[in-house]
Amino acid sequence: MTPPLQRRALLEELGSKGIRMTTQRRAVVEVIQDAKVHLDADSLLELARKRQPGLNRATVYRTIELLKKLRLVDELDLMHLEGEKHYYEVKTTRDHIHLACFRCGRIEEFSSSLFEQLKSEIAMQAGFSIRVTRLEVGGACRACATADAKPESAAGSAVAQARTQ
Amino acid sequence: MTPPLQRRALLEELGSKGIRMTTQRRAVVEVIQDAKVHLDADSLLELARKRQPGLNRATVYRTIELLKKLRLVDELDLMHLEGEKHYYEVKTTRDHIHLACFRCGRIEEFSSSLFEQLKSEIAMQAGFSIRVTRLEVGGACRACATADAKPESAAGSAVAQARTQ
DNA sequence: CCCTAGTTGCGATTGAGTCGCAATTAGGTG
DNA sequence: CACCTAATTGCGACTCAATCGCAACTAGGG
Repeated sequence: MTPPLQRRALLEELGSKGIRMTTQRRAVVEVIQDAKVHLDADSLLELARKRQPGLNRATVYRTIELLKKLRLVDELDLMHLEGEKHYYEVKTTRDHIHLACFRCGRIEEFSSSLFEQLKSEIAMQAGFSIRVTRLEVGGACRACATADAKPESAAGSAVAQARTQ
Repeated sequence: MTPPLQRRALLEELGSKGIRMTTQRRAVVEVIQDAKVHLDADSLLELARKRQPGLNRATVYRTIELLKKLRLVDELDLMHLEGEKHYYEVKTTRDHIHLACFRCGRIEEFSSSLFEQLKSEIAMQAGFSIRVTRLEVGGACRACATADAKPESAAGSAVAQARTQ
């Protein structure tokens, strides 16, 4: 169903860098490559085990480590919406921002030339050689912000409002 | 030595919000307020114990939680330069970006009107109601980038270069 | 001064991630 | 194409940040 045209991008990237390809790595890499949502290490393990039963958790972490070092994947926190775990996604040509809704938990992606400009400015003005950036925004998505604006009931004190982060 | 003019800002903020003030909270809050570097929970505990011996770790975490919810402090990862712990800083009027050098470990702060524009753009275009933002950048600071550029020795393979992050 | 809802200390617990080491294997070499 | 070895894996114990339930304590309004 999915055109396997770009499907092997990560795999080929690893091959061209002379990385030794094991069946375990192939499983993990293919799962990340094909993922349609942001995966944490445990989901990654679970999915990769469908291809490689017996695959060990440590191997997943070691593969993630490798991919991070080669700058083929980015690590995300997603505003710690559910615990302290990390999420991973294949690095694309253009960085994007993750908008995490504290109310419904949805993750939205956003990219902007202003972000690119900002990165240039940082590089120029601070003389900083950028390797990775992580911009995460927490708040209320359009739907939830609208929903929250309506009910003027229970306006509450500052303390009462101080729920999610 | 330090002018105690703004020193009690956090404390007053808490008072005006009707937050019950305990000696433990006062200790934690004063330490965060006076901090000159980014503190993690353990350093915070250690420093606060100088004012309140016997202060418990759980209390520190609970106070941090409270301050985060009231949006008086921001939580940082500082690109996980040393482990997975979090760092805390008093929220200022203007958000700033943290630049973490993978080579020397220094943390630089950077603020820019482009960042403010970018936030507006996110709010407008995505209809997202922003509560917190966290922009962290990892790479090499000016000094380290310069130092790395010099030695053309050991250029190495992509694998060899894939050290930090 | 008293009362009680809110807060603290404690110690056990969770859960993500790491480590050392013996067994296994990818993939270059003769 | 069998062999060799450095790289990789599985395993299980371990680390370390952070959380939890509960009994004891206390800030601060009445």
